[in-house]
Amino acid sequence: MDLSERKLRILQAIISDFIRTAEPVGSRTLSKKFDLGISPATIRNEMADLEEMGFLTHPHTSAGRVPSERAYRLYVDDMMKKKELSEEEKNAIASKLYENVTELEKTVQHAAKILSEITNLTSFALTPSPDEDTLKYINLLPVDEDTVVLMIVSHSGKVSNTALKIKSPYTEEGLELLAKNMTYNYRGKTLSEALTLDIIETFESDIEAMGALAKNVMPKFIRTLEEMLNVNLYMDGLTNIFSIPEYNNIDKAKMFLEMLGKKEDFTKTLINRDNGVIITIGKENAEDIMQDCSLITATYHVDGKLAGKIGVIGPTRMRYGEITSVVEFLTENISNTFKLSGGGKDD
Amino acid sequence: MDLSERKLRILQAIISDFIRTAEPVGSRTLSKKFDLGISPATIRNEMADLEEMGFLTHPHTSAGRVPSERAYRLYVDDMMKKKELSEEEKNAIASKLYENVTELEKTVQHAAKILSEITNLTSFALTPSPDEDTLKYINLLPVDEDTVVLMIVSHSGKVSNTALKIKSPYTEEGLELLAKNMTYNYRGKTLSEALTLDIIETFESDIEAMGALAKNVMPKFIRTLEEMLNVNLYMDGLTNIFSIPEYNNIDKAKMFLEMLGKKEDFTKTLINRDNGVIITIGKENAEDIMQDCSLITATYHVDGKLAGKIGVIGPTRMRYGEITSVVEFLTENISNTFKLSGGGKDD
DNA sequence: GTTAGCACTCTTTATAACTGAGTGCTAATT
DNA sequence: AATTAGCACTCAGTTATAAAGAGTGCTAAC
Repeated sequence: MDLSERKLRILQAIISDFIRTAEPVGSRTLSKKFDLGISPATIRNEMADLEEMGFLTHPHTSAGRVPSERAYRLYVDDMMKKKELSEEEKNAIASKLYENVTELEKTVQHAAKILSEITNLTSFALTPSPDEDTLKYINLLPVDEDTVVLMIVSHSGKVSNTALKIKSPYTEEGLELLAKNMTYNYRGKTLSEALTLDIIETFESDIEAMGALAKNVMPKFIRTLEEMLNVNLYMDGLTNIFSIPEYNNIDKAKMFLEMLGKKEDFTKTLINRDNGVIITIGKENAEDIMQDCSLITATYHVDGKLAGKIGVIGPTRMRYGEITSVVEFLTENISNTFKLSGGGKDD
Repeated sequence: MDLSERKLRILQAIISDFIRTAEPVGSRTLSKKFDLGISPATIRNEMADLEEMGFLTHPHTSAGRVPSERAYRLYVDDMMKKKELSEEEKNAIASKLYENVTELEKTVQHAAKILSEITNLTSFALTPSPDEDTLKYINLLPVDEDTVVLMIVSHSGKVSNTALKIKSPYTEEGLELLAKNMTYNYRGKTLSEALTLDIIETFESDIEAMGALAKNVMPKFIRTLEEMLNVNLYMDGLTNIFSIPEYNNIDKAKMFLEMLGKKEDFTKTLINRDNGVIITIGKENAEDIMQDCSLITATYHVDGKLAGKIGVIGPTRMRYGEITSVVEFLTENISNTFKLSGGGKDD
């Protein structure tokens, strides 16, 4: 059987009605709401065909039709119009995005907030994965007799530092030497490369005093690198699910929130997704726990390289077209803003 | 009417049964479960008295009795035993607390996690309020031709830094001079004092070049101070409420989670509470939205001064005794660990 | 090929009857 | 005078039954 023009029109009507109302749509309703020029009886026949072809399902005999995941996939791939945002909408979003905010971390967090407000879904944002970020500069600064500050600067402009206690007395020259040595050894290495690079013998064989100092510094250095490698996950609009019919019972809501409560797992899921605007529907999601959710994610870039993600998660019934546009616009906007080396809108 | 010994015993029995089961407790049940040596009829009479005195309520005529908030207050003040933790329990908690963790921030976060696991409630932890933290050391370090790093160290050991772009070319001497000058001016000031201190004319009148540099640095310096002044709120066990009978309907759960979603408001509430172990029951909470919750918070200290809080929030029916002990133990433990100047267990 | 008509299905809503836990009162007991 | 047994009464919650409503699928007419 073929998907005739008319079948497509009917399917589209069903999908868009169902997305709006969350109610199974019947032939009568459909013929009233959409001017398809055919009677309910004809629609019923076509619906039966569409069901046979796997695009519709039936909650029970005497209920209307509901789009299947396959229908959503078709809709997303071929049928939905991306609903270009109007200039006003774009301006409103952009100005909201940078309200009081100039740093990447905050901007990204803010983007999640805007996204959940616009979509009425749960949104999330992932800070850039520092995979390609390389070390630029390492310094050790004396503060006290027994405290020094370890400072690490990456090429992307990330700065990180920790105070650390030094057990044995140190000299400023020792510190400086070690810092220079570390910079020399690590500069240009990515953070993860730096982590695997075992460098401590270099110091030992080199100069005695520096070796002792290095033994003090290295564990903290490694821990700081690990911390710099972490990405942050922000979420917003978590309680939005309570107004979504699909989650209007305690158990469903609980499962949903518990899933999102496992931040590490969820982060991993997001990192593993391809770049660009990606939509996964229901069982297309690898994770058992997401089998009746849809995910829309998009990637933004910082400095043209480091990539982070923002997106939304909700029931398979969601306004794919509008959401895709918003997500896309947000990521483009962020990427443009943080295009310049060093991380953004500095003042 | 007086609270006779017997009335107290009955009240206590009702409270502890209700805390366990969340079911209104009837006279028959009570006489069976607790060996009070009196018949259900007598218990009924006493219950009627207790109700008249405001310690019990009645969901409806043919239901058992439920403790009023007044009863919980009495219980918390006079009747509950604090259930000293056993040595094993203490060890288990303490070892969990420091698993992989040596920094305050992480420890505190971890404490919230432990707390929610033990209590099966929603827990939270507030990082120390830096009210009394004073500035110790400010430095400006050259990185690029147009990038320098601003580093701020406080007496409590907090280090914070940001990369900043310098518009006009700078000299290392200028940087050094400015940093020394700033350290001289701000050292010993608390963070909030530093924020109010307008110091920029000093530089202008002083040396021209430094003035220009200062104009570049100061906005970021102020923003960084503001950031250092922020306290972080961590929460855990949010989804625990779904297994609490009091929140087994969507609306209640929604309200609860929305309340906790407003992190700024909640943080403010917590900061405003007195120090030490504080229990507020139902309407004792000033916030409208918490009128049927109880809050238990306790304060920990870092370096004997800076104070943070941890605690739990849940329905007025909670295991006050046990929770109080755990919260108390956790704060004591954290305070002891971070007693030494500079912030903790360094390695 | 399309449509009107109609029997049939199944959920949802409303109504009524039943059950059981628990109270409050009275009268008997200690 | 305090305690207790006994019993009528109350009311939430559950189960059973009926009625309503939305929608389908099929048949026969257009």
